[in-house]
Amino acid sequence: MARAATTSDAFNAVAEPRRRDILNYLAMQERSVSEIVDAMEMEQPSVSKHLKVLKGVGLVEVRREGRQMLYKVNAMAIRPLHEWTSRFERLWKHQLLRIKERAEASDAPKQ
Amino acid sequence: MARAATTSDAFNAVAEPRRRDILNYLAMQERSVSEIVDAMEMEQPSVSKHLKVLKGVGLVEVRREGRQMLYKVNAMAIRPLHEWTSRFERLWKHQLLRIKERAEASDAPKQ
DNA sequence: TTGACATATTCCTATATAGGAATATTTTTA
DNA sequence: TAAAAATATTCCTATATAGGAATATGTCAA
Repeated sequence: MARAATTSDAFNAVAEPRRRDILNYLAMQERSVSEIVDAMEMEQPSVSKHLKVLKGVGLVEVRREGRQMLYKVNAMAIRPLHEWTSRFERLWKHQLLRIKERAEASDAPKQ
Repeated sequence: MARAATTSDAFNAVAEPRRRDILNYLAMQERSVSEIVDAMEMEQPSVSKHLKVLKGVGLVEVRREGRQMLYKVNAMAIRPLHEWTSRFERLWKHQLLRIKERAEASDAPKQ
């Protein structure tokens, strides 16, 4: 079996760095395809293909305005990702605390 | 060009659902491979291969104990994912607020 | 040393890309 | 109606899986 499709869920869709770049850019505001093309410095067909994947998993929404297609982020679709990572927050905070404790112990060694 | 390697970063590594399952399981405590095999109901070679990918991106750490290999989560490696998703938190909260407002408006329509 | 136990690796294959190039589609304007 | 502008789609190809099957490696116990 091959890898799961990029369109199977948000996790697979955002695995591609260029798609995260696009989402980051769209986080600021709604944008047309050509604005994305200019900002990302990617080929237009490539942008369109990435947008199709993002749309396939609901990460972006589109509306037409004249001959332009305006894309915007659907942040709700990122929530499952955020929530999954949050399950580990307690763990890394604990880890950070231990690192800090060790640092303090070596900064002020017992006299 | 093909898709980026699963070992290229944490984003690609956790795109695979079985690997998220394994991380979820390891979040509770350190486990041996056979414990993971039993809990996940996967073939042992499959588990070993997934663990190799997770280790490759630093999402898990291993130590040997006799003939067992004990794996545990390295939560710090999940942080970048959490932080990336957090960039969109403001957006979905805003979205939720608007949904709530609309619901209230239709619950109590103007008389 | 031999066998059992635990884990890792190799080989095989169907599948799904991502990018480049070329082209199609849709909409507006002259 | 034709040309231009904006975007989407198709075709092509190298590449990297994920799982199944078989096997290799490493470690302990008798």
